[in-house]
Amino acid sequence: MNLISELKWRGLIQDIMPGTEDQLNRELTHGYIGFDPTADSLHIGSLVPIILLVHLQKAGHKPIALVGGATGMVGDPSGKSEERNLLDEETLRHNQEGVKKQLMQYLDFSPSIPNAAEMVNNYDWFKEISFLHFIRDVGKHITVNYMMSKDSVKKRLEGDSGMSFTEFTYQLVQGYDFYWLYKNKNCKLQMGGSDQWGNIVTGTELIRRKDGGEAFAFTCPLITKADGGKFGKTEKGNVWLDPAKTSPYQFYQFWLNASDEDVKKWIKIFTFLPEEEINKLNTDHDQDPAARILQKKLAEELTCFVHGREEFEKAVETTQKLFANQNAPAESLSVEDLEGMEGVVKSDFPLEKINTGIDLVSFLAETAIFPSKGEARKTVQGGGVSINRKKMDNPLAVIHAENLLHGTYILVQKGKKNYYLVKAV
RNA sequence: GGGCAAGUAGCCAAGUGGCCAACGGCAACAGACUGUAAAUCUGUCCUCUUCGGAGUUCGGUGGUUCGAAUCCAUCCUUGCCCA
Repeated sequence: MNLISELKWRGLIQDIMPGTEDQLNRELTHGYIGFDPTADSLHIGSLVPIILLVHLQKAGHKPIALVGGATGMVGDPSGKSEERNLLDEETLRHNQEGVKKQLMQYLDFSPSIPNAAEMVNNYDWFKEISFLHFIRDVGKHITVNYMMSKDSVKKRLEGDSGMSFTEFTYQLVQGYDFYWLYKNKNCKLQMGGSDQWGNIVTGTELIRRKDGGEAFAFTCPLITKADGGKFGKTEKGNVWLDPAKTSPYQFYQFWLNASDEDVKKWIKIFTFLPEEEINKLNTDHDQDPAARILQKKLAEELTCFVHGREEFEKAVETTQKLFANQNAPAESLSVEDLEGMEGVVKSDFPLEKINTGIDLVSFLAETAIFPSKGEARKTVQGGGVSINRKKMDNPLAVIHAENLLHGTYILVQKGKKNYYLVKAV
């Protein structure tokens, strides 16, 4: 199966420029995707572009990952209803490094292979270009009329928050990236999310007008959730690829919690499993949805892809301890179980306060499990707090030495999935 | 430079002198139900609280008034129209 039909089957193609498939069949093609350094780590939204690059490389083509050191300074208006705040240069540099490091791990950069991946930073060529040079050399080829017809621009012009010249220029800056890569790296293909289509087309247009060259592109659909919520968010915020920001356990949990509807789409998009295997998993899943076969497989594949098999196994172990026998009394957990659990926020608390006895609400606030007493009280009253797996609905309850597991630990649950281990010292 | 309109909690959006911490919707968090799902129903949702209350909000600043998100002045920001 060729690359395009493979990606089509997986639901990874939204728009595609005519001739792209022929180009890919014809020769080893260089293709790029840009990553914005808006944070010092990528999050799972960037996983799809990464996966596109991996597919590209697997199909024998050469992937180029572009870190947007320059474009990040401008701010992409696509999909944004309001003007963005600019990041300062120091933050940008820091972010670029973080993003770069992460991208390294997914692609094969070994110079021995003909289609070795490459990493570029558009700041490297933009820093040399002066404003005058840019408007003469690039701006002259694209009319304002053309730029204004872009959806991202039109929406902002119709809206009531306006748009700065800076953001308006963004598409030219990104378009020039493509041109530069075309000229200097023989790059004929750009990929990206469907919100990038407008920017990408400006690039191919620039290549055509400036150089008479031909370049290609396709985009993938933006990932959505069936319930209309934002993809990639949890109670705790974004799901990051950096294990320091989102632990492998939390990462695993995110995918495990996918709804049935979503998981069927996601397993095709996010894993590299062959069609037959996915079909088989689908059939098995439908026979016993409660077993969540698809969710488990999806979570496994992705946790291994991002964090490695070892971390995946640890995440599963933790999951089993926390969820497999929910009803088992907390007393049955060993010291090692408690200490070894990973998805758990650990904190210390003075032992003498527990010995003298402390009311539940103060305890929850002082351990920083809740930000304030008021909030702790409200959640307790709503039945959202368990101590050692026993539901506490009386805010006046007192925590004392008898609540300590192994004389040292207290296991606190906020809701069903948030665990805290308090160690008395 | 001139004219008109707008700026309310994370977002959208009511309110147009006291009954306003501010209707409603979305998002979010928790509970019930479940499969650690979806859908549904319920509670919470500015901050703190000894749960009785207390404190800080409605673009900024000053004013009128016993009392303002609501009236006045001025400034800032944005949009539309004219030059």
